[in-house]
Amino acid sequence: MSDNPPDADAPTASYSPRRGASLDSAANEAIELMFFAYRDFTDVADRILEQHDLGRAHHRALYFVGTGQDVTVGHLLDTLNITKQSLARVLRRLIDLGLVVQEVGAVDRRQRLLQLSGEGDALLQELIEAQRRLLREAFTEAGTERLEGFRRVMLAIMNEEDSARFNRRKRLR
Amino acid sequence: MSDNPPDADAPTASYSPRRGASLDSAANEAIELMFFAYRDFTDVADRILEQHDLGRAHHRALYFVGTGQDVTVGHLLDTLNITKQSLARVLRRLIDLGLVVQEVGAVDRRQRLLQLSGEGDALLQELIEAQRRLLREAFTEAGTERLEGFRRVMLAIMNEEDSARFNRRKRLR
DNA sequence: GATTTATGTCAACAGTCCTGACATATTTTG
DNA sequence: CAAAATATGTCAGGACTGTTGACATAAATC
Repeated sequence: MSDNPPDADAPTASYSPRRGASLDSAANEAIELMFFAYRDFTDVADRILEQHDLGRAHHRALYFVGTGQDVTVGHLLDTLNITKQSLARVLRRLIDLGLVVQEVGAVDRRQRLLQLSGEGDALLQELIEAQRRLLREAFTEAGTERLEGFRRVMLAIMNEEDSARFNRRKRLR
Repeated sequence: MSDNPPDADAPTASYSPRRGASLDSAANEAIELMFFAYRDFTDVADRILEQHDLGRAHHRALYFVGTGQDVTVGHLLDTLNITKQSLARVLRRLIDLGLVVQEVGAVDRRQRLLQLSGEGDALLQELIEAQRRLLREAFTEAGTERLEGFRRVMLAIMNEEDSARFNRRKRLR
């Protein structure tokens, strides 16, 4: 399975869909690719979260708090697409565990700016590194020249709103 | 990873671009691509499922029953990676709704071979078409020449076991 | 005949998501 | 300034999906 020296073959090597006709069968295949790839992608993080008695919801909150700046509760609600109640439970746990700290907004004192504690950041970095390693190895295995194809297709799968948010987040970094 | 507070004046060596540094940043980006793309991918199906008062678990069971042949309960447990109890609840509902039918195995009468009813297949096709459309449009938007990159990277993200299962399933089709 | 296998089911618990309602503090607006 | 809007927190209660562990049945296998 782990074959392909990075520069072995050209992008169009084994699979070139005939225009239009096989788009459907490629899409059929991709439905399963999405399922299995996402499952294994989340599994590497789940294994770490398990050791801390945390779930995916905590991971997502931790991630967006840790990789953003001046993240507010409202911000998080918007990014995660969940209800206030769902987030509250997750956030409460993270705050009680000392992984996330709150601070009253300087400009708007109604806001609670969220940040990771040192401990919270350590956990987040562990999680990110696990997934990054999986992806790094996948890129190498697939050949880094295929990365752009992957990237562009994933972007196109995202809806307008999310790709806009995605690009906005990226620009801020 | 984004900030190391303690050692502001660390040797430049630790911050100078290493080989593979760009792989890391591509992987960082891909973590978010996976999150947003998967969310929007599942959303198009969720909207349909909602109308039938079904959840994602029902979708997955429906999918693997409908796209396989002579699918048994044990088969499904293995593919979905869930417990018997979780599956039982979901399957019971699908059977009670008349979307899935059972039939005693011809060779091994302990087995229950699962199949979709006409109604079950109609729903599955609706779900598949919704996701297929999203993917088809994404491929077109990204450029079909990028499809192979996407495909190979996704395959590489999957673990051995899943890519093996994936290829096995594909061969049977 | 004893054991293993495939399936079904029951009880009980956990995590995550939802809706709707209500409370508080703070900012914005008329 | 008083009223309305905003940001957040919290409570009650319900739904789905996942888990573990135990036990039961029928059929296949040794």
